[in-house]
Amino acid sequence: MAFDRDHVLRCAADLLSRKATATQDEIAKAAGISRATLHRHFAGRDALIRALEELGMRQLQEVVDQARLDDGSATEALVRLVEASRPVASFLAFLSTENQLFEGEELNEGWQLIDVRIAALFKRGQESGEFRIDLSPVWLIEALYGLISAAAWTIQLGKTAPRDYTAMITGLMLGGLERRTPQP
Amino acid sequence: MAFDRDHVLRCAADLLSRKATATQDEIAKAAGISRATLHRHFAGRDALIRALEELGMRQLQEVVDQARLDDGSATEALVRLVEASRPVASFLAFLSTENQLFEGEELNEGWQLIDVRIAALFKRGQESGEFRIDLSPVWLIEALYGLISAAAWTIQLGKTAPRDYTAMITGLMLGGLERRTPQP
DNA sequence: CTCATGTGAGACATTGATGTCTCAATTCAA
DNA sequence: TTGAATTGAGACATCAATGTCTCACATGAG
Repeated sequence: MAFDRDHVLRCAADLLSRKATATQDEIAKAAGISRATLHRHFAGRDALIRALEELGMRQLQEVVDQARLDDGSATEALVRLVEASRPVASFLAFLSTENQLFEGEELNEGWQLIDVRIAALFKRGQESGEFRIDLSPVWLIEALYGLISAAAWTIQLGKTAPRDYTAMITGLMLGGLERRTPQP
Repeated sequence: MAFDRDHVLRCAADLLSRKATATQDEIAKAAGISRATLHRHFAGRDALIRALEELGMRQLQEVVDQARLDDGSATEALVRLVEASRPVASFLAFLSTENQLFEGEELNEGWQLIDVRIAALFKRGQESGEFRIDLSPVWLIEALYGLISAAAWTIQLGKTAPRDYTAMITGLMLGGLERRTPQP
């Protein structure tokens, strides 16, 4: 059987999203290959994680492309972005915590490119008057990742329904908790 | 030198909040004791983490007490809660991810007691008409933790100023991103 | 002071995961 | 078909962290 790199990475991403401490054995088994083969193609856990990081970046890039952040209102674009992120939410959550553990090493620049695009969306919304201007795009990006991770987590635990994913995040992030009382 | 259990735990919490993968040696050194002594009082990393979990619970309980969730408007109470959480934000973030890694084991019931109190705050706000009712308290709690973790993280990285902590979280969570346009 | 107790330092064993190797079996291309 | 390349399986080594000792030393209560 020919080695399917992409398939292996996706299986690894899937498993690690559910069990971040999975061993190489478990990952290999989940991908349907032997540990030897896994190690031949990804020399060590670090290499595997880095390959997964690239996969995650590619996927998130596709998500951002698919959301067409420049089209329509910034609000609509954000909703599209969140909706498109649903399939990769757990994986993103995994990569986020993994990146935090890397401590010293600087962040892969690929993430920064994506962040710039998302930041541009927030800026666009602020300049068009849709979004408030007293929350910095830097914070909004991190908050978005945080909410995506939190939503992925609650869904994984069965605390909330998967179909509510987008509404949960955008409902809170866009509208906020306070009720909009129509001025009398 | 007499063994100061609380001091050791606080040092461990402080270190692990910054470096989640710190070893027992590093933790002992950070606490100013030997690894032998550390192991005498906390037999293994698991025991230490569990003790830290209890410390975190105690601290969060104090935070909740201090915030007087039943006083005044729910909005004000939430702001007080977030403000009071600032000193323990990084530690909470650490414990959150740690809990996620525990996989199988059920959550310590102490957290549930705290969550019930916070959920009650959200419910109170919803019943009083301050908060929207289409976001479940379960989600709001997780979202709050997620935002606290995200804020702690950005501050730790120097991306945002510590003094903005409360405003960042409450600004987004209460008001939302969309500008409140006064009806013309 | 004296002794019991707890501590620090370090040596050593253990453990779990990972890295490395070999070899038979399989696959694929020529 | 043949042969080169790759895989699976497992044995074995390595490594980092942890667990477990011992013992000299310090501390504090009596």
